[in-house]
Amino acid sequence: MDAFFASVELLRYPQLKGLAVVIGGGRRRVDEMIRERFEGLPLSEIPVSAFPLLKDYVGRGVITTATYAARQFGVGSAMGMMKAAKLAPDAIVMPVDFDEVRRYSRLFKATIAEIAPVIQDRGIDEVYIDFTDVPGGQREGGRVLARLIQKAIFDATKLTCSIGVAPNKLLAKMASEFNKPNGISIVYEADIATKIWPLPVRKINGIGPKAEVKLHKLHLHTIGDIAAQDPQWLVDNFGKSYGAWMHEAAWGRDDRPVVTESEPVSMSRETTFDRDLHAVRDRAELGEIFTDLCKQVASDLKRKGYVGKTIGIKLRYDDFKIATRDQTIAHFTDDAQLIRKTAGLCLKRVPLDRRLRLLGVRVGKLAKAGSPEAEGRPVPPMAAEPEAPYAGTLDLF
DNA sequence: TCTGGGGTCCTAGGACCC
DNA sequence: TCTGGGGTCCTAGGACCC
Repeated sequence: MDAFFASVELLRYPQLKGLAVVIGGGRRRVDEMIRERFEGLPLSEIPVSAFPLLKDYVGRGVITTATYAARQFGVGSAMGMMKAAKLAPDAIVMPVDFDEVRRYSRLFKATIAEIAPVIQDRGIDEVYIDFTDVPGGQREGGRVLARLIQKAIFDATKLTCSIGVAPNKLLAKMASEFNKPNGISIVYEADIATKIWPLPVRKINGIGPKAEVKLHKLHLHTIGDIAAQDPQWLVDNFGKSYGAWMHEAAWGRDDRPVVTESEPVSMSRETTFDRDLHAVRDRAELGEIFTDLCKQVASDLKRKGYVGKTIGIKLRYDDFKIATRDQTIAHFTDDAQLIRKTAGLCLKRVPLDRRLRLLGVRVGKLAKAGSPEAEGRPVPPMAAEPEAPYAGTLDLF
């Protein structure tokens, strides 16, 4: 979805269309304050001048999404608000409305599912879709179906998206970035040398900031530079698994299937404090936050019907270093008090000499509540997968 | 006045078991 | 005065993604 969080806000506040708007940051519901001030007036008639500006922002947040107009100023996702305020002081800033964003997320995914049911979730604003068995999915290399999906999403949500179509997920993801916003891009295997190899290494989904730095030090800047390397050399420099993967990725090879269903591995809650807290001096405040986080995780587990066996904590110190501790308990739980108690033991094992910036609570090793595994009963062996023919699924590859 | 929150996956060492 | 070869689970850290 194009600038998803921002686009969702613009639906409510169309008067902001075309303006530099950034979404993200603190807990202050700035827009609620505006709504109170203009009570009775439709949201769409609230004057633009009433919206809060980045230069007045106070807090430790980062930008989740910036409108394309805001991006002209050089601000974008993951940038700290304070830094963004220097680049675009007059941009309008709004907090994320998660309920609203989730609502539109469900809506656009349901819309796709009606047309192409084989979908893999990729977070709130992104999916992989398998075109293989969709009627007409191969026409014009997928462009016809992509257009249909784009139109259906727009009709249902008034939001735009960008679609990339390719022989596999890796290339499709890259293709989806070629024509933003509201674009479609088709990448064939034969296009790899011309369309993929000139791109910077960072464009590969899986090469992040660290790998990029290391590649640059080795004088590799484009995906083509990686493709030109001997696979063994990549393995020697990046390890057996990552090096081999990098070589495959540079050649546009990827055989991961579109996975339609998956079970969660962990659930967590974390919070960054308004100011750094000291374990001793701010003990009471910290304790309250800690208990709240445990309650929230417990309620998330219950609401979604999961129990977990490994309880953990995460700290971020004022120097931004992270420490984690976890402990596996005897039985699965979704109980806030047991989570609190176990997480408390974890907290005792971690250095608390520096001020803390963030505290988090995590429950891992999840099982469905009420399942044999969760009840501690022996788990029946998995039935053997029926041997399914690949009928037609290979013609993409 | 730098730098959110919720995830997944991988690695690597040690304990422990057969 | 030497001492395997699997395997699983637990824990901590780190890279990466949306």
